[in-house]
Amino acid sequence: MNLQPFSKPTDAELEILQVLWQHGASSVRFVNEKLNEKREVGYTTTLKMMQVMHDKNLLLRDTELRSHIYAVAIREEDTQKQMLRQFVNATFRGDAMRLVMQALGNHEATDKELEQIKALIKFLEQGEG
Amino acid sequence: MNLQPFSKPTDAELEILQVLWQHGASSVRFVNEKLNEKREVGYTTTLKMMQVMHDKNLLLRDTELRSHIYAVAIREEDTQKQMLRQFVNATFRGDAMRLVMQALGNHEATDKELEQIKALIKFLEQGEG
DNA sequence: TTTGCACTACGAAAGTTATCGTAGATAATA
DNA sequence: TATTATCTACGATAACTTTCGTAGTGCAAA
Repeated sequence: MNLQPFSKPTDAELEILQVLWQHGASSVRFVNEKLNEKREVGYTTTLKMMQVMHDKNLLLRDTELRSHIYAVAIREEDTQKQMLRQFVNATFRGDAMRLVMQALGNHEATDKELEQIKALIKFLEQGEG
Repeated sequence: MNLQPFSKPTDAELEILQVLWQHGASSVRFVNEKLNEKREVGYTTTLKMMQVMHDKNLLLRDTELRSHIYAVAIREEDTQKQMLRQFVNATFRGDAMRLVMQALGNHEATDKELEQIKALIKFLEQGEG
């Protein structure tokens, strides 16, 4: 278990984390190109972001080559787990059933559905975020 | 359907929204007391937050009485729906199955589980956030 | 009526985030 | 070699968020 104090990455940081989780350790240029597939971002913006993330220990970097290579310092699944818990707490008042019902479009779930969904609920509600 | 451009409330705003959704229209004093059950917040801080949220059209207010009464201007379920979609996109790259697997603690789901979970997935993945 | 309390309005400040320009170094190329 | 491109470092800035102090107003109680 990872009991470090977890501070949620910002939205822009999360975009960068996603690229690195998906493609593995990468250069700033590569990350910037990936980001630009979705929206326009200047190169130095991405560079600065990644430097800041390195200062925050969100990213590791290899400075051997002139083009530095960055890697994520935190496991994707751990991060998702923490963020999911915080999200449920903040948005659904910690009530995971509300999330599920919302996701199901507010229709009444059948007994069968409820039974299977319990595993989900149980996990989401054990432990505090 | 609600096609207004949705901008995610901040964490502090969300705390206030939760109080108002849970207890209905309330005075600043009441909201401030509720917030202080969880963490210390000055009265004028809460007041200012709620005034700003009113400016953003997140809150409605009734100024009849000296103590103004605030109510949430947006439906809880609509808001949760939008936030859930954005969350899945940002944190799980839009892949709701990843969210569910993460929630289930990464164990392999049985066929039965998968079947039931499909309803959840389906909803989460239809439409873009 | 005078004192004190509760409430709003407002400004200001500190912190954070996201953005980019510029400078300087290194590498590639003409 | 001289020029151009690529990269890092860094500072500055604008926008936004969160916090709170102070001032002013009205109400209530002594």
